[in-house]
Amino acid sequence: MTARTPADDAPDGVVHVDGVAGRPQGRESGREIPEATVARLPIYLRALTSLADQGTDTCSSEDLAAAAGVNSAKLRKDLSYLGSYGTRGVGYDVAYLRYQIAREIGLTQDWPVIIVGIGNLGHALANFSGFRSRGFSVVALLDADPQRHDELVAGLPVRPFDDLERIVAGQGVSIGVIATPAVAAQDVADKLVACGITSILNFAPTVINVPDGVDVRKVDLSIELQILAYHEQRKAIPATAADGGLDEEVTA
Amino acid sequence: MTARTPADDAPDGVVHVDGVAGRPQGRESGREIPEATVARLPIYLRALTSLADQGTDTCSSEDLAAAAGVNSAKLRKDLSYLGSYGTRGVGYDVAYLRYQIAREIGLTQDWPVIIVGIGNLGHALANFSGFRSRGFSVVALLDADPQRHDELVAGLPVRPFDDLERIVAGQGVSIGVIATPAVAAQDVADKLVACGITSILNFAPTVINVPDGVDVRKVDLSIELQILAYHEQRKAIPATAADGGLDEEVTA
DNA sequence: GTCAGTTTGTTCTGTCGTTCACAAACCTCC
DNA sequence: GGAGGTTTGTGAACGACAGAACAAACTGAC
Repeated sequence: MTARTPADDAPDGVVHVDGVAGRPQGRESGREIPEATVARLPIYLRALTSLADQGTDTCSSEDLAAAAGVNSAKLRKDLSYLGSYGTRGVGYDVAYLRYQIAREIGLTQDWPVIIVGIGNLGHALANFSGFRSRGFSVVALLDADPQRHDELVAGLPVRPFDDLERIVAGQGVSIGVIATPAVAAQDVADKLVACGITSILNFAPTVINVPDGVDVRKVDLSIELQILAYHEQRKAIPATAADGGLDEEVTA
Repeated sequence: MTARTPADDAPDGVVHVDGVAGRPQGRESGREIPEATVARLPIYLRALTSLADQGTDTCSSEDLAAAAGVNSAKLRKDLSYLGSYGTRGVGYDVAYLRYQIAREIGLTQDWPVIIVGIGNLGHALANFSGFRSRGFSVVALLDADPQRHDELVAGLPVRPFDDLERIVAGQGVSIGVIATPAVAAQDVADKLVACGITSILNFAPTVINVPDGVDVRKVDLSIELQILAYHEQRKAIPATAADGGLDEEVTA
């Protein structure tokens, strides 16, 4: 028998892992996880949580791949970058694998997050329950507009942007969310970086420049729509108009 | 002289393009635009708009690449899929290129969009000005909750989800936005598809399955944060802890 | 203990995407 | 009209990723 059985797993994500000899124990330090794989780990994590909620103890790569909406070969390869957490002939233990992925992503600790720009989107983000449930806690809301100060949003007071440095230093924040208008985004990003923030999630529809060592991820609503529009346009054309003749006499 | 000069372009995005012989006129029908390129076209479009607002008539690939935050070689290759819209030794005419990209994406027409699920996020989306300014118009807001019906959000009444078919058929809607809780998303997606929607932008944190011919793009806030957390965790480890020894005695 | 059936982990191969480097094309100046 | 400088468009090398296919490893039956 190995170090784990479905029966002795803690009920809710808290899995005790002891380094018993004979069980492959995670990834060797040399391997780097490809970026494409990193981007899918949260999807697997969610799929595993869903399976666990349904009472599933064990699943095959085929099952999990279906739940995550990917190819099973891809799933197995992705998981292999983390280590050998499955059992051939059996599959994966849901709770165990879930914990391993969570640990790999870094969700075994709590990440304090601040949100800058409490407009429509900032409100929605502050109220978004998916943050806290996944190990992120919004510790402060900042806005440059004095009219918004001290207003309570999702139980937190909106604070002036000048409090940034104190908050970041005091709470050990390393992740910031920008939900300001586009014109303010670069300035906010600069100040976040200056205070020690090293990861930024940018909702403002503009490119922001940051120094090396700072990660930026962009979420852009209208870009996603435009990509859809491109494909939609292609569908609508009945294959005749697309074959030449369209480029002439084009006017706005 | 070619068919265009910076001077005789219409002032604001409306560019008259006539098929004068001697000027390369767009892409041949055979070529397919790579998906990665399609995803960047909206970024170039935004950068061009920004340059135009600053009064710039002409820009080099280097300029535009800097504004869009990409490599200039990549930019040139991307644009080459659309056609030869630049002039060697000179660069690109901002207004002309902007129009060509907009046409390629399909933004010369207006795309009606419906939003399903008018919670916190739905509110923010309905009020998001970036939609209308880029050729998308929100024509209806739907919600299953009767308590929300007829409430005015961004000037539009929230309507019952059962009105879906009538609205889609009546307004010729082909793009739908899902901003419901995760549990409702698949059901909403099925109904959207049944009514003839062929492009879906999904904000619900779950995988949705659709038949072939329907495009889905996913925007997932917590996944983005988790990806940031992964890299953040890697930064924090001072390269010693990462080299083994961490896998034992890990508890939540 | 052996055999059949199942499922993982990994290797291999083709495709897609990025980057470099350079010829072709253009402008300006003389 | 020609020379020199500039910039695009693209061929080619390179790297990352996806998917198929298979050997290795496990379970359970007998």
